[in-house]
Amino acid sequence: MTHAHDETAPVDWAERASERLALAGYRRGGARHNLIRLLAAQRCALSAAELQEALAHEQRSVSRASVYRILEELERAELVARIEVGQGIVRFEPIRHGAGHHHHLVCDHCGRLIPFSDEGLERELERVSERVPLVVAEHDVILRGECAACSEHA
Amino acid sequence: MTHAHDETAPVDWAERASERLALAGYRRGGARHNLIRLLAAQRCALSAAELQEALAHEQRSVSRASVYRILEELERAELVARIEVGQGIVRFEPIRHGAGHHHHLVCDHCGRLIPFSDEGLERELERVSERVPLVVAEHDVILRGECAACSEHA
DNA sequence: CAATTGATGAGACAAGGTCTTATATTTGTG
DNA sequence: CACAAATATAAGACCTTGTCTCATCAATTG
Repeated sequence: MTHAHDETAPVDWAERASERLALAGYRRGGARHNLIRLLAAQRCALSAAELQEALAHEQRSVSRASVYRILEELERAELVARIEVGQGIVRFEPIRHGAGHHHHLVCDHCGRLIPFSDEGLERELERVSERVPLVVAEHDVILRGECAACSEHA
Repeated sequence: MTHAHDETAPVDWAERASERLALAGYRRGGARHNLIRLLAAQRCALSAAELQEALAHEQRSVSRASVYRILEELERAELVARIEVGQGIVRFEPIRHGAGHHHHLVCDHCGRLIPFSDEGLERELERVSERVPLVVAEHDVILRGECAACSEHA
């Protein structure tokens, strides 16, 4: 089944993330708490700059260094995924199990990022991953083109 | 069939690129000529900085602005693909038809980029592309993990 | 609650990428 | 073939993203 997915975000990602970081020996600082809270509320990927801005905007400023450091910790703990797409911008998003796993459509015209998922594609990726000279840990699929809104305006 | 591919690069990509740009109304400047010539000789993606450096090294310097401008022209003409992979590095490579089409393996450890191709995966991507709310022009698949060399050293 | 150790913020720094402008080249025309 | 018009290019200022260091601050532990 292929579809733009729109399940509501599981609420417990934040808990899972905090717990796993704590187990890994990290302390529960304010910056970490705020950033995890913000990430948990997102449906799709945000850039580091957008994250910092959003935090500042809600009176919970976190320094740039902390944003990057915490994102790196989360990435290493496989709690967030790094997505690189269009214009060299790097974005980050929470990794959720099963239902939340998705890939991205990118509109070359307006830059919009749209999540989608497809089971057949996943199976194919797993198959390919085992026939390749690399121990595969992650995969990314990006489809680029023109989104519905932009096609209409044309 | 899945394999690290190593066909020799078709020689005529440079001609095709020059022609198509000329038809699009661009003049034939030296910078453009040199950059196209260099790209045509590549098997896999290079970053803008690597391209500029390579040109300088062979006494055919092209300014940074020109490198980016020309890459943008080539990208719009669908003659080069932009590949974003690890650490926010953007790389560019010529788009060739059929045999040359490939995707990328990235070693998270040493950053090495390895091309691969797989027919089944292509078919699957085509299928998915038609079931998605976007008119798909291109696709990218990136598999990340640890390459053979890095696994050994571990 | 004091000491220790890790977390954070501030800002210097580096690299990648964009933009402007003066100069050099290409191309069309007489 | 020379000239004019228009585009291409180089150089470098500038901005944005991401990294690093260090002084300060807060969470833990006994």
